[in-house]
Amino acid sequence: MNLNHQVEKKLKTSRQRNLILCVIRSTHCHPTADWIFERARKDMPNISLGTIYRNLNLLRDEGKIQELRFGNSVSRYDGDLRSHYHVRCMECGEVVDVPHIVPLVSSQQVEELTGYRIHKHRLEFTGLCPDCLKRLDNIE
Amino acid sequence: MNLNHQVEKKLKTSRQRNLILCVIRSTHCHPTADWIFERARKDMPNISLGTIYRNLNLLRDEGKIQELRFGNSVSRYDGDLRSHYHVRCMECGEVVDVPHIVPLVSSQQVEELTGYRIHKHRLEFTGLCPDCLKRLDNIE
DNA sequence: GTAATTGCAAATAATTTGCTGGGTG
DNA sequence: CACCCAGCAAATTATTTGCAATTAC
Repeated sequence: MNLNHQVEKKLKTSRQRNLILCVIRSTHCHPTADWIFERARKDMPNISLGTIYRNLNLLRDEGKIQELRFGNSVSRYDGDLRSHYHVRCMECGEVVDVPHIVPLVSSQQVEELTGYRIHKHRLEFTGLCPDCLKRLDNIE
Repeated sequence: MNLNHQVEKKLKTSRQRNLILCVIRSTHCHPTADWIFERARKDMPNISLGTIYRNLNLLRDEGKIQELRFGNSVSRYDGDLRSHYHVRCMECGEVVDVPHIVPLVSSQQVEELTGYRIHKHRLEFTGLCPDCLKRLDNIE
């Protein structure tokens, strides 16, 4: 069943898309589109933000990157495709991986309770990173 | 520790804010700001969308409503303050509660693994609601 | 060659904000 | 009567889209 209702379009390669994928894979910082733009620009000064967004969507649809959306504001992207969770600092916005945690979530139970066919789930933690924690303790 | 770094402002009551809270409490549909706007308008034709947003933020800060943010697009609001999870249909966008599920999530474990002080977590399921499931099966 | 892709700029969409006047405590 | 709040419209922010030129296969 094709959930997107979309006819697959044959992708060509492009230097821009390759670069964007490279940039994402070369960092662990869960970058935003804008961060990726600035970084890609260093190698390819004429690249445009529209191209960044278009390719991020293509790469996400292809399953080559993950799009992370936290409550507020902007999308972040992750080149690590393994299923894992994230923590986001409510002060500085930094996002880090939650390592080695086993999903304790039962999609099957949710399917039974709701009648929905569950496709995926997202588990996000929000809190204070060690740095902000220390900084805030000093203020108080 | 005041995480907002904000001086509390003394709230006055307002007919508009009361109405908005009423609207949210009178539905189980996890409405968007726009839906609330249309509904509130029936009782108070001159109310403006800006007022809706300002009051939704105030009510959220007061803890009288929950703001739900799913991956894509718009915020939804929930008058049910009890900790619970949600499922969202990836086809029609409908959001329903996941009833009676016990959180199997250990914030403490995440704190130990990351050094973050965990404040809250959000667990969202995405999938297909029974109606969309049936409709899509007929298409295929 | 033909169809996908680009850069650029303009368009969207959701939400926030500035202002001026009205309502609440 | 101080100051919070409303309505309105304009501003902001992140993202998407239209278009003509370019590039990949």
